[in-house]
This record gives sequence, structure tokens and C-alpha cells, in this order.
Amino acid sequence: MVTLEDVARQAGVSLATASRVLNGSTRQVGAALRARVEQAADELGYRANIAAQTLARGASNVIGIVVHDLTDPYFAALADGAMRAAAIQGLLVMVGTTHRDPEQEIAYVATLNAQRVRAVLLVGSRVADPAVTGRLRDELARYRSGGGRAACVGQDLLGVDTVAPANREGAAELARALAGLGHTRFAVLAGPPHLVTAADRCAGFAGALEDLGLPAPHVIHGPFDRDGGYAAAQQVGEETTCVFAVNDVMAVGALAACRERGIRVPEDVSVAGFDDIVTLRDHVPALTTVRLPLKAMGARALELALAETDEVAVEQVAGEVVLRESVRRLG
Amino acid sequence: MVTLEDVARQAGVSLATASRVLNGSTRQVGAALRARVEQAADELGYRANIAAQTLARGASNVIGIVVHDLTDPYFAALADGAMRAAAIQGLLVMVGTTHRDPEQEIAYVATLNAQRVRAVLLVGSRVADPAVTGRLRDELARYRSGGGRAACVGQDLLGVDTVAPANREGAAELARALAGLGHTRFAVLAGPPHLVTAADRCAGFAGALEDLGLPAPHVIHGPFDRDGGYAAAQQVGEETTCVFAVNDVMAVGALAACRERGIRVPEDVSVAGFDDIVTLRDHVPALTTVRLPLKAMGARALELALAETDEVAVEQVAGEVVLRESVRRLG
DNA sequence: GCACACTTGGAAACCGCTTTCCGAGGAGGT
DNA sequence: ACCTCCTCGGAAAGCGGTTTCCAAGTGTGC
Repeated sequence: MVTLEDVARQAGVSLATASRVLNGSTRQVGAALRARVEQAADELGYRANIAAQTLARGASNVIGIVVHDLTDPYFAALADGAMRAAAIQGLLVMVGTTHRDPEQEIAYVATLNAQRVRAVLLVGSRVADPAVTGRLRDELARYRSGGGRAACVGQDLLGVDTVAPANREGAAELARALAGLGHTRFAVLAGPPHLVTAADRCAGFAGALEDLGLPAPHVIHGPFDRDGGYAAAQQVGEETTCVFAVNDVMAVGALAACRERGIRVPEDVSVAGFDDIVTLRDHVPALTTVRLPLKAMGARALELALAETDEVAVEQVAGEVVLRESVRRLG
Repeated sequence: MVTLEDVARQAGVSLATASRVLNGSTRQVGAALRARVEQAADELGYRANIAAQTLARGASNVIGIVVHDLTDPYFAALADGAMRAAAIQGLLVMVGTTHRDPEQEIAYVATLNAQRVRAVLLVGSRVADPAVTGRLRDELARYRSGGGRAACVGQDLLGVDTVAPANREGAAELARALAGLGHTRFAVLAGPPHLVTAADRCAGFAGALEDLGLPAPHVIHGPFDRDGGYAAAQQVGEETTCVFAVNDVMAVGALAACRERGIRVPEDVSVAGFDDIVTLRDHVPALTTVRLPLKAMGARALELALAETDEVAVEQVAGEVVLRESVRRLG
């Protein structure tokens, strides 16, 4: 491995000069020496050792992103948004996937802390377990006390900058829109009770129905993914005219279940999701949902994390109800 | 930031002992001292500085994965496979996205080299430009000469371990299957001519048709993504009975174009893709395609990269034709 | 032509950790 | 009881850079 010292020797200059030429220093180096150093570096194929730089500078140019599952397009979009924003700033990205294990999430924060990454982004729903959340907060506090910056996409439960999708409001808005189409008998494919995102959406939906004086929806719990939606859809009763799956991926599973059982959507039952996943735009029938600007949210989270403010910022992001083929007006 | 020295002082031991206790050393440390060190580390909230460890050890526990686009489920699946395999080995993952810019790919290899990552995975099609490929090879060679390991998912053009999908053969197999259904007038939504994956699939398909004595397909070039498929589909002529899009995402775009123009699939035209993207399994109509075990390929690439052999391994991965609703038997 | 500030190159300390090399103490063999 | 071998703790030399501090060289104002 070629080191800076090799380059300096080859160029006949000191280590300091070589360092100043090759890695942006505030100090100037004369044109002649500069050229010699650059040529030597090029000839030798020098690549700076970032570990050494990080150690010497006391700061790295890496950020960490922790998501639940990269193959879930929801997280892919969020991560992509954040990664593009990072690339613009010349930051490298370390990605960790937890596969929905909160312990993994805590472990990742510790690891990224050890890496002394510049910022950590925690992307995804919090869980309702105060003990787990507390430990995560502790780990984050430790990281931040060492100068680390952090932000979260999800619920404001960690005491860090947060981009918070308006899950309750979005779901409530959706409920009102669906009720406006004449639906009164609802089922909610609610995901796991301990997932705050899922619970908020479910509660927002149910709350709006109550405000409208409509009967409470039939709430069916299950996993937060496609198969969870598929399974939960099996339990939807005959009388239901409209099903709300708390995310698009579950809604797709529900649609598949309907198709297999010969239930037509939207003729026999209306189905709506949440998120407006871009890769689902060609789904048949087109899915009614609540649009969230995922890429922008990811990018915004990175901005917040990197911002030099010391007060904690929490930004609500509104969802927009998008009515498409998968729902119909009743009667 | 609390350092190992702080811990050692607090525990009343030397730096060496503290290091041996906290970071897996081969050497034993007595139970009494070990306990003191662990307690001190815990009290102080010590987190090792990985940059320093990497520098001292001369090896990091990070790997780099370079993909074109994380929001493309093809890459998400490959990356996820590799990341799971990495997690099992206790490796962290740095992900870079090139957005299909080969220069970015080269730049990432340089950066990951600077990071002294343990291995680099290059995921995605090569381009047909020998100059670009040459520069990438050079950069990889430099990295490897410094002890770095590398592997590629795609074509064997880089002189590193490669997991190579059998694009030609898979496409040929698909062509034979479609011809077996009675189709004779084909169009190929071929993607960009310079993308080797796209070109191979197109060539394999056309070659098989020729072998069967069938007329050459109508080849339509365009971008390698959903919108590319959508646009290319507009140029498919009336006489075509079967369209092969060189990847699933393009096929989905083509299906969307058909739907909008009132062309029924498969009644009016059959459509097939390539890859068998899992998240498309609920698409209507279900897509005929060539299945590639993407997650396994990603995991395998990591294994190859990490393997201690010095000979270059190239593994072909066969695709499996899966006939689904989007094609029909003719006549 | 001289004092002065300013620029530029180099020596060396330091970033936080690993690991080699020593030395001391204890166990085991005879 | 003596010698050897082994175990375990500590001092110190790196790992590859950055940056501070000096010193020498350069140009300017009078």
C-alpha cells in the first residue's frame, strides 16, 4: 500500500507538504512543489488512508443510515433520498438493516458511534416498548455527547431531530374521503399493535370514523408487510365495503388475497393503502392511498441531522389523499 | 469522547490490558483485572474508535457495495442478499449508488479503497465502453494490489470473482418457450445498446429465434427502466404477437403502456420480462419472466470476494423460465 | 538598504488503538 | 529445592495521516 510518506519521498518533499497538497489544507503550497507531489502521487497510485485521516482529523465523512428492510420500497425510497443528499455533500453512506429487530437498531447506533460517523439517520417506525426506546435513547445520547448528530424519520420519541409523517391526520383524511364516497362498514388491516406508525394510522382512521358518527372499523392485526396484508385480508367480513391497509405493501397483499378469492376490487370491496409507493404505480387496480414524499423526507432528515443547531427540530410532513381505482363510490 | 486510555486509567491498568479485555485479543487477561476493565468501560460508556482500530490493525471490518439504483428492486434484492451475508460475518456495509454513471462507479472504488474496506462488490451490468472498463479495471487492480478483495455481479469483464447471470442462455430459453407457444412475430424492448446485460439478453433472444428459423425480432432500444419500457412499447408494431422486455421493470412499463392504449395482455399481445422481481409478484397480469435468484447471488458474490483463494472464480447462474398470465398460446 | 509582515517548507507532536517484546511470578517436573 | 516452561501485565513502537510551531525566504514601504 502506497503511503503519504512514499509520495513525499518520491517527490523529495516533507510529509507535511505532501499532506497539504493532496488533502485540502488551508495552507498554500508553491506551484513547483505542488506539481511534483501531484505527479508522484499519480505515478505511485496513492490513495489516502481514510482511517488515518479520520483519526487525525477527529471527524469522518461518513454518515450512517439505519433502516428496517431495504427490499421494502418504502425504505428504499427514504434511503435513496438521504443517500442522494449525502452524495451531494460528499459524504459516504453506511447502511444498516435491522429487519425490524429493535435490538439490532440499538446495536447499529453503537457501531456507528464507534465508527465516529458524522451523523446517524434512524429510519422507520418506533416501537411502543418504552424499555427498548429508552435504551435506544441512551445509546443515541452517548453518541451525541461525543459530538455525533442524529435524526429520525418516524415518531418523535428519541429526542433528536425528526421528520414525522402525519400518520394520524393522513389516515383521518383518508377515512373522511372514503366516508364521503358512502362507505360506512370499514375494516382496518392494522399491522402489529406495537408499531407506532401502524397504531397511529389505525387510530387516526378510527378516530375520524367516530367523529363522523360511523361504526367502529373491524381492526385486524398482523405483520406490517405484504404477507401480513394478505393474511389479514382473509379475516375481513362479508359486510365490509372498504378495507384500509395501513401501508401500501399490505394493501397489495390484500388485493392479491381478494383476487384469489374472486372478490372484485373495487366492485365488491374498496381497498386503500398508505405511503404511495412509486413502484406500485402500475398496479392493477391502481391503489388509493395517502401520498408521502419519501425521497424528500429522507433528504430532509439528513439536512436536519447535519444542521448546526442545538435545538431539536421536529417537522411534520403532511400526507395527501390520492383516490384511485381501488375504491368506488357506494350506492 | 472517552478513550481507551480513560478506561485504563479508571481501571488502574495499562493500555495494553484494557485493549486486550475490550477488543478480542488472543491473549488472556486475569479475571480480576478483566472485571475491573469491563466495569470501567461500562461506567464511562466507552466506545472503541474504529478508525484507530482500523489504522492499528491495518484491516477494517467494512465492505463496500456499489449498485446503480437502490430503488430498483433488482438492486435492492441483490444488495439485501449481500448485506445479510455480511451481517452474519459481522461486517458493516457501505453502500454507494452510481445512478448508472460509470464514472461514479470508478470513483466509488477509489473511495472504498481509501477507506481500506475489506471487500468491494460491484453490482450491475458492465458497459460496452472498453475505455471506461479499462479505467475501472485499473482502479480495481490498484485496490487489490493493496490487499483489497473484490467481486462483481454481472459480466466477467473486470478480472475479479464474478457471479454471472446466464443472460444469453436465459433469454434464449425464454425465446424457445415463447416460440413453443406459437409466437413468431417478436419485438424486443432492448434497453440501451451499451449495457452489456441488456445487449446479452437481446442477443440471446434473437439468436434463439434465428436458430429456430423464425424472423428476426423488432429491436427497440431505450432506457433500462420502467419509463424506458413504457416508451419503447409505443413503438411496437401491429403485427407483433409477443414482446420481450429485457428486464421486469421495463416489462411493467410496457404493460402500463398497453393498458393505456387499450391493448389487452395477453389477448392482444403477450409480454415477458427478465429477473423475476419479487415485489412484482402481485402484478396483474402476472409476468412471464426468467427467474434469477437475486438474493442468493448477492450473498454468493460476498462469499467469493471474501474467499482466500487467489484464482479468479467466475460462476454462471442459470435463469429459470417462468410462464405466467402475461403470455398466451397462439392460435 | 533595512525593518517588517507575509508566505511557504519542514520537524515533530499527536490522534486512539494494537501488538511486540520484556520481565516477573507461579506451576509442574524430577 | 531447583530449573524450566507458561501465563499474564506493562512499556513502547508503530499504523498513516494532520497540524502546530519554527525557521527561512520573499516582497514591500520608507
